[in-house]
Amino acid sequence: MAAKPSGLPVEAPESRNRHGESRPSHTGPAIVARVVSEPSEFSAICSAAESGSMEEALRLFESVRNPGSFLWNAMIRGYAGCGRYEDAIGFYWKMQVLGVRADRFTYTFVIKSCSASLLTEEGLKCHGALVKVGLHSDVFISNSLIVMYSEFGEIDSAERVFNEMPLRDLVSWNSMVRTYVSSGKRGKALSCLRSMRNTSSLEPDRIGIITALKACSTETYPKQGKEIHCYALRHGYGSDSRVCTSLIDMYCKSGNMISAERLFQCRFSRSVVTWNALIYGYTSNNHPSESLGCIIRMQYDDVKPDAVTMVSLLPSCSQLSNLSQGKSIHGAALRRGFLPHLVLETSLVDMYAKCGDLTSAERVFSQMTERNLVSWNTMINAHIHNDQNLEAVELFLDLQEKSLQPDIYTISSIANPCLCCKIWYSSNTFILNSIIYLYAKCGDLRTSRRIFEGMLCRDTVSWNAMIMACAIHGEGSSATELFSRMQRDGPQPNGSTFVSILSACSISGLADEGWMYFNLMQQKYGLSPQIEHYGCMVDLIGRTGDLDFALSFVERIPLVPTARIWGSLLAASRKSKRIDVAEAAAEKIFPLKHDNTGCYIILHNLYTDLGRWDDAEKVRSSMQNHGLLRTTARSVVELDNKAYCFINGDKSHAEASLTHEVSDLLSKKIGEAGEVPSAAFNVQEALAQKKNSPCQHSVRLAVCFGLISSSPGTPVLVKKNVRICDDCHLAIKQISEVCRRHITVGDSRIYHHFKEGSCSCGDYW
DNA sequence: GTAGGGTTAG
Repeated sequence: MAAKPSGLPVEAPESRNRHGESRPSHTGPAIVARVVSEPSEFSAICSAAESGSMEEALRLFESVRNPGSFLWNAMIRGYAGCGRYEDAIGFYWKMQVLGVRADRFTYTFVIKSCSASLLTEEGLKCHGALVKVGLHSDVFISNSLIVMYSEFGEIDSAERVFNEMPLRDLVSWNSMVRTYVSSGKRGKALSCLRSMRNTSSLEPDRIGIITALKACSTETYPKQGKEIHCYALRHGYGSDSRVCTSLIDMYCKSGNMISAERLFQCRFSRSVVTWNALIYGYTSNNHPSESLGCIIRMQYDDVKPDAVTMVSLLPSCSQLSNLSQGKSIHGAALRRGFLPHLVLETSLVDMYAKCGDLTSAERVFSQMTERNLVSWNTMINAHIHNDQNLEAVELFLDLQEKSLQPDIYTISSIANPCLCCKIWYSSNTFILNSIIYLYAKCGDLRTSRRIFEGMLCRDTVSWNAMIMACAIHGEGSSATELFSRMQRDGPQPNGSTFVSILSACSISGLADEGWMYFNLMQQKYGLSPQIEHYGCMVDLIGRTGDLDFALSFVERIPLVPTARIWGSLLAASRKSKRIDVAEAAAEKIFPLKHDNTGCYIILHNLYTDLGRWDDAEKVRSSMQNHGLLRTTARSVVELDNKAYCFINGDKSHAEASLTHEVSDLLSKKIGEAGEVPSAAFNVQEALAQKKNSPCQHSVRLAVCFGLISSSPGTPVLVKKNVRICDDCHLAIKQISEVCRRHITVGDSRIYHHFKEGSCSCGDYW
């Protein structure tokens, strides 16, 4: 228990009332003091808090001498209940300071406040406190934690809580399924549901059904959706309004409007939400007339539309270019008092813009009392839709001044190549420069080049960006050609230009050229090399394999070497298997403030390569002791504007078994050594080994999925968050040959272009 | 007195 600040009442040896409240013992003068929480006072505080009259509740609460956990909880719950989450958390802290013991109820209210207000740090602190007091395995608390981590987007943490629960109930499973759905892992959600039915005696209840339906509300799982429908009927939920609404929504989102409409006609009580689900279904499946037809149908059903109805109807007006219908919905929304309403106003902006009435769109936008990123993006798009590209860019620049961070939607509309074509005749060099690099970073060097070549006015940054773009794609010679062009008819190179060109030389292994530029920058341009330039040189020398020279070069750098410098040396020593240099470099890196995960991994792998298992194990445990987790490797392949993300051994995708089969098949075809002879002691270990076998690596799965999901001969682009391993690099080279495909893999540093059995990086990365 | 649930915008 925390020490009590002085001056606060100290509890006397206690007796407990029926609420578990402590009372001072009634001896001596204490008898005249207020007795703690009389039942009437008690219920007054509770009902004030419950109804959200927090000022009243607080006034009553403060008059109580020794409020116990129950009353504190009532206050916290009250604040959380009316959305005053920070006050709720503040109350919890106050409770801690005063030494009042927080119990399981306190924590559920506090966790809910943290998740609702996305106060991640508070949430983590709270979880820490729970572990300390040993309440973390309480089923209610664990369930709240799962939801909290889900809200934070920390799926791994939610999973960890779930896996560590000694006992799970329906709520736990539903929460986990929901977590997977909201993070886009529908396959995992469904397999979670299956394992609930296989490993426990639990059966989904109505909430479970609704949650499960969310998992198959997409075109990918029509069969599972129908199965849940049958299950719901068998278990007597056929006339449950909410279950039916979810079913209708599921059919709509699976694109099956016939089943949705058939179910809609069944006997159950249709609420406005049911109508909205159907209306939105028609809208999103491109049946605008049916959608708008519901306005009349609803009247016969005696259901009044609400703001969501309007939001669901408006896209149909745009689809039909029916401005007057849109205007009449706007009028109805005003008459019914639905405005202001963030989502509805955003939909109105979109509708007006798509119906060609940009003036009305701008009027609605300018009158909005609240705007978020979606509304800004809608307005930016509104201009683009109406061929006002410069206005869109201006709005984009306005957005930069707000505290809102542009997201992929913002960038994709503003970086539209068509927009680029139009604006590069004006003087938006600033924007085009970032777009050049953006495209290259996304793997599309061709578009970067097109934009660069189309620019009328190129400044130093444009050249630097284009040279760096070539560098990360391993096009060293294009980079040096650009540099010559720049010297001939471009602006004067600066320090950053040399970072770009030196990177290009080191990535493409142009050692002599690299040294030439390193001298040139000093002798011709009078630039003294900065730490970044030295970093490029260490990479360049490291690549030649002369580690002794690299080490002496680092030691002679006239500036303080950073973790990046030592990191380059460490990476280079792995390639040459120079453990002495690696150890020396690691020794320098670890004391520096730096994310050392990668360094541990390199050192660990180097020891493994050399068969020094004990040392490898020491590195692994030291990494663990520093609380560092190996970054989960993820690879993403984009198909038809949709990103498919894989982790090692990933089986959560729709085409998982086919992908794995193709990966195994290709592995055999290229003559890859089979699985490591199994030294596994049990099934789990054997499975873990299989998962770690290179042909199950995330990048391999993403490449195979890309190959089977696209037409023969077309290129495949995969991006991954960590560097590609030797095995996969070799394998993908060969796969590019046997499949006759150009395969591009962008890792955390550079792009590898695999073509006809070789890679643009020259096998050094 | 605690945890999970139906529709909506770019």
